[in-house]
Amino acid sequence: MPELPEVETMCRGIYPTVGKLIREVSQPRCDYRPIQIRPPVAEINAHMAGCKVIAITRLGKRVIIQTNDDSLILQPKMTGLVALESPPDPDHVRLQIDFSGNLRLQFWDRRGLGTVEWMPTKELHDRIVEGRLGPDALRITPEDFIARLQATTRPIKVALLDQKLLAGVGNLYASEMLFKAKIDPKKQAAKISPARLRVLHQVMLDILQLAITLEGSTLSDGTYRNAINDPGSYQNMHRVYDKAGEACGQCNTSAILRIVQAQRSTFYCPKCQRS
DNA sequence: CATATGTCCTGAGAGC
DNA sequence: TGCTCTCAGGACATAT
Repeated sequence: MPELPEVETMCRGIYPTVGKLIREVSQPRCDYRPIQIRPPVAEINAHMAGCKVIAITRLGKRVIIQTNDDSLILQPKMTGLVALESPPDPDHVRLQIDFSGNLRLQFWDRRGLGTVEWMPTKELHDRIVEGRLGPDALRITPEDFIARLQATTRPIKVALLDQKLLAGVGNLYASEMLFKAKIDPKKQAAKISPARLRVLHQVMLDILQLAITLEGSTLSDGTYRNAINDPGSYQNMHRVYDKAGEACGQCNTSAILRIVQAQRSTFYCPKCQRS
């Protein structure tokens, strides 16, 4: 499940397209139900073909390919993958972009929940950021992080997944950061002290930055890959995610529990995360 | 406004 | 072995 570290890794993987000309944006033939692409690919191609890529940026969990005037927003969601090399299989390539210099970018997505959206860059803020995305998890100040979490009555784990509150953290890293900060995922965000939220903020930065260094987490389904089609390695650092029933590596006495919050799995150690 | 729930999709794995 | 069923969850639309 691509979250901030995985999407950041995808962005870095396609940096070589910066400075290249877009030759063609196309949609390979695919036997699966098409993903949502707006406007239709032919129209996107008409706007972007011949234009030079000036930047690759990340907005929360989205990859953005920018030319002078245009932004193409790729949203991998659950199983999407953006890369220059061969995807895990050729059957689920949803969008293809050919560049000068023989570079070919492919947006691969097995489940097809991902989306592609084109818009003039000048509309990007109003249509994507405003009202939808909070500050990026790598850029938010501790003060803002604390203030936003203290303003919600939801359980801390659920609040961390709210992209409007904080952009970039998803289900896996939310569980991991709460474990490292020793915070009960069920605790109401507003009831956690500012001092503990400050610790959580630092833990979040540490975890996300290490995960980026290790090129993200590749889970048991093997879907996520880095730019050269190798798995990431942060999954080796997981302490609780998908470890229900295993002994907690910290206290060595309690078993990791799985609970469901807001229809999502949460993993935690009931002994180490009691406050 | 804040929060909660339903929906989309495919493939892996469980159970019989 | 081969079938059916359940589940995974990001983000948006809709409901409370």
